[in-house]
Amino acid sequence: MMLIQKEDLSLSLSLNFLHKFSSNSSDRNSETLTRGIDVNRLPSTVIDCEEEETGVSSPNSTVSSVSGKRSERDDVDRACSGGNISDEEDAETARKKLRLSKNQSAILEETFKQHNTLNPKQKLALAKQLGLRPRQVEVWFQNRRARTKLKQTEVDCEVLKRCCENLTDENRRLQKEVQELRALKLSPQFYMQMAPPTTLTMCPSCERVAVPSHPMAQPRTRPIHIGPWASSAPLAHRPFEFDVFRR
DNA sequence: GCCGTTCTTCCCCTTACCTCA
DNA sequence: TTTGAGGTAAGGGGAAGAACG
Repeated sequence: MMLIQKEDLSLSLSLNFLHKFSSNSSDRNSETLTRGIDVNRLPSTVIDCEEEETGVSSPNSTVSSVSGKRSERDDVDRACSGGNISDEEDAETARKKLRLSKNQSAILEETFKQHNTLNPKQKLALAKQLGLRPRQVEVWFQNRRARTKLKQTEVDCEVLKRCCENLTDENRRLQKEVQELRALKLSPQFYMQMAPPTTLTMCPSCERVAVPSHPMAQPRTRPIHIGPWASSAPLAHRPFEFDVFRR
């Protein structure tokens, strides 16, 4: 029984995108020529590898994955990338920086837009199409997620900074107002006519202001401006879009 | 059902290499 | 030509979760 998952469908869409790119492989070839290391060499045994891996029963994978510990997995990865690298070559290229071509990056980006994580099947398919090792695709997605998170943190930082500035301004304004009120020579009669002081409490989760139901409390005609933190109801209880504080 | 082990995947931090001003 | 900064592929450690005996 063949069940086509939604992710697989979207992956196939991106693979169509990939074919569009792959047809124009001049970019890839030129990079291969200009650099000593051919990251983009299509693994000659990639199909065999995939079949072999599919045969390995992995308890966690929905389909299959490169099983074993990292070192073993890397061995399989190496095998997938051609398997004809000699020990000397291997040692030579062990830590050489492998630059992905523009096409490969574009395709990876496109796939990332659709889903920022890949299941093992998608990873294998993408690696095969790009002529990369599955590990490379995995690493690329990991690094891409890290970059996204970093960017989002920077954005959040900016927002917090602006909020802080707004609150500082608001605080300054209120301090000034308090000073002005203190400066007034208020008569006891004036106090009697005033509504009782209202203590505002803010719900920490939804950031809405709760006005206590004091028997003397009168509904205010003037809206209370609370500043940037008093968000509107639809925004209240908004889950974090990024699990920055997951750990 | 509980527990320990194994395996996989993820995140995080870091390193090493590449590119460019 | 050299050099330093920034970008990024990759290594390694640790945690979480699932499967298994």
